[in-house]
Amino acid sequence: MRQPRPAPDVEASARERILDAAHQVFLRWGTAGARTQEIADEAGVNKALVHYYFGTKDALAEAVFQRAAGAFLPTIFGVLAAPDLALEARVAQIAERQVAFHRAHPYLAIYLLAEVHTAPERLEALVGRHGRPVLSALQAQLDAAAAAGTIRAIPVADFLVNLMSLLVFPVVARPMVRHVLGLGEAEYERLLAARAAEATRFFLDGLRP
Amino acid sequence: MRQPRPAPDVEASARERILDAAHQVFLRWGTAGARTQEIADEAGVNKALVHYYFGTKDALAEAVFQRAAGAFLPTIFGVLAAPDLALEARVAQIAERQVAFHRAHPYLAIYLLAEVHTAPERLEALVGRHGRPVLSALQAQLDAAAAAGTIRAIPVADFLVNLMSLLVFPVVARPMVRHVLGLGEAEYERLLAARAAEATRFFLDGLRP
DNA sequence: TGGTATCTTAACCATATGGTTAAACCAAAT
DNA sequence: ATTTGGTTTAACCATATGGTTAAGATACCA
Repeated sequence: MRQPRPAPDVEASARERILDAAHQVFLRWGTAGARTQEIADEAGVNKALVHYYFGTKDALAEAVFQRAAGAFLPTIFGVLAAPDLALEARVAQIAERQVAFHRAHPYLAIYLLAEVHTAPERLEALVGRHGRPVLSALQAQLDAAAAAGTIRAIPVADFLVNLMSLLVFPVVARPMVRHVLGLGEAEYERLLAARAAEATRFFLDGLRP
Repeated sequence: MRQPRPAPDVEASARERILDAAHQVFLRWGTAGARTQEIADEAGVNKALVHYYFGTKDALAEAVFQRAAGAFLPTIFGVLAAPDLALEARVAQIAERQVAFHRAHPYLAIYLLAEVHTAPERLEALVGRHGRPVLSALQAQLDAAAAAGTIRAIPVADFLVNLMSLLVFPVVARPMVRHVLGLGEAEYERLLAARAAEATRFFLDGLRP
């Protein structure tokens, strides 16, 4: 039987457990494909309590989305916002953080992308104004490096798109990559582990003047 | 009113229209989020006829998936299988075809990826054995180029993953890219249009020894 | 003219699903 | 001892959805 008031610190609060469960289930099946009953089960709780805390499935979905986006975006913008970082170090650090993140949360990226695809309005609450200055700062650093002859000239847009492509796509396309290349679980994990280095190298090489 | 037997060649057969409509709707909302009623509406047809031709939603979904995958994969493997193509030309051709494809079918890639994420078993019917020889042939070409000093040595896996990353991610992450970079519809389209060239250049530069 | 394949209308059913409620239970705090 | 907040049980409702059916149009073909 399940204790009504669980000992604090031993077991997460029911609200937290529900949120975690929702996270799991939504990431696995997408918002539309997810069943609230499965979330309740996964949380070791009943639907009534889910309703008690979150009201509707949509509200839960919103909470999970915000939480997921809030965990993901800093992985990039955190590093971009750090001052006094050489370009190479910045790239390497983003790569490492990204790979680590996606290995820890294998389904998060595809969830986010699928979600903003079917419900782009979700994006509006994100990033917003405070992300823009970071972009111009990065562009400045790129221009400086180009002027110094370290790299070729490149617009921030392409820079970021190229970098994120190399880091995110392989995990977003996980089943496709595994199937096409005929990789087993272990082999794929090895490829992923090597990604930070490979992507960094490839990316920086692609920027040589 | 709608004519029961439409003139051939003027209007697609109802079966085709249903398949097209299903394609649209599934790509827009994903299999789980799609409503058969909306498919029927989009096809200018009623649910009964959908059932008449395809039986179940799942069967329709399967048909659409196969069709989508069957349209996408040749964009890559077609070029990979072409004999007597210099490496640079091969890359450039894949890039052009990919960009053209994704501009014509903006939602297809994210649909495919999301779909194989929630239902990886769908993959089993794809590519299969006949794709493997293509990979070894490509690896051979890569080895030869590396030996000739044209490029650095690189495993096919990384080669393909890097290339596809640069080409597919920007369209899969369309809403995210647009939002983060603050691009309007037109600006994003311009970025996409420039992708074939940018990706090809960046990719080949990244392979220099 | 009659037959046939295609397609529509208008129901209808069973089920899953999201949502809601009332009552009771239990442990900790007071 | 009582209160209180967290939680369960066990219903229940309304709706959406996938699926199905029977009867009848409609146009083309033989």
